[in-house]
Amino acid sequence: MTYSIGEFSKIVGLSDHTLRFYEKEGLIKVNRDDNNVRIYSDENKLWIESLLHLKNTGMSLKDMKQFAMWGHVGDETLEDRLALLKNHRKKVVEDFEKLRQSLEHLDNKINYYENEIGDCFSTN
Amino acid sequence: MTYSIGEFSKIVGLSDHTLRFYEKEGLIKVNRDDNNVRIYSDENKLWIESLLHLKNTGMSLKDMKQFAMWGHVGDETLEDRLALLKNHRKKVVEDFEKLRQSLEHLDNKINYYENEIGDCFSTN
DNA sequence: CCTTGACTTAGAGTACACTCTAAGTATTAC
DNA sequence: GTAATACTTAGAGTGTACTCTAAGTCAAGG
Repeated sequence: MTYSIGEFSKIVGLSDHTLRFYEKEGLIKVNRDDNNVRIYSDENKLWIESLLHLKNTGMSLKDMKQFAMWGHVGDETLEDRLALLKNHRKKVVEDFEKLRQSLEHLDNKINYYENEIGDCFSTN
Repeated sequence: MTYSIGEFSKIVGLSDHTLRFYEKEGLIKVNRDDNNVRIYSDENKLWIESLLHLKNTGMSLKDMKQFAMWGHVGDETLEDRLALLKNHRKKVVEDFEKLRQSLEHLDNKINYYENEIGDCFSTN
């Protein structure tokens, strides 16, 4: 399957502005037809989804750009890419644990508030 | 225990600029001594830590401000505060699950790369 | 007495990641 | 033949959350 930028933007949930912006930044390579119109492929879809996972884990555009650049070069950058991913993973695992703790704190807070309000009503 | 802004900034890991900024924004209330110098208490410490948990879970300054404002008002805002927290919790749980999935994706990617590189060496 | 650390207002600057506009051209679908 | 959708460059604007500077004052400790 192939998609126009309009279709593709709906599928991946990024605006056409953002898709062009990402392309300009070197995050995606997109084919064109005879009229210079972008043709997005399923491969592009997988790649964008991958990028969005990296973005979701807090990777900066700068690092995603580096990763994409290396990807475009070829196999001699495999180790660089792996190093980047492993390094990134460390941070993500830390962030994940921090988020887990903060969620726990939030739950405790909610519990506390529910008791407060319960008490408040019981004293009426 | 009480702390000067210099001591406190080291303890909570926020710059004095940021502490004054948060105060100006209404996120913290801080006592002053006779010379108008800020005196941070352990209560302030607990409050800041609480705020940082909210921040950590992606709450905006705007919402933290609202929460703090309600906190300063008194018991009649308990339900508003609880509603805000519960509403926020929903988002956090979603974010947490998304992060978990993205971390899983990252792990798969790393595995893939490690196999690629393994293959690459084994063909030498 | 002078360094250190605190205080004030008000506003400027930074970084990130978009997000949009202008102003023009080109192609396809009804 | 016109509406919709696409294309270009180049730059301006937005929102968030800081982060810092200027320019001055003030008080305590060695």
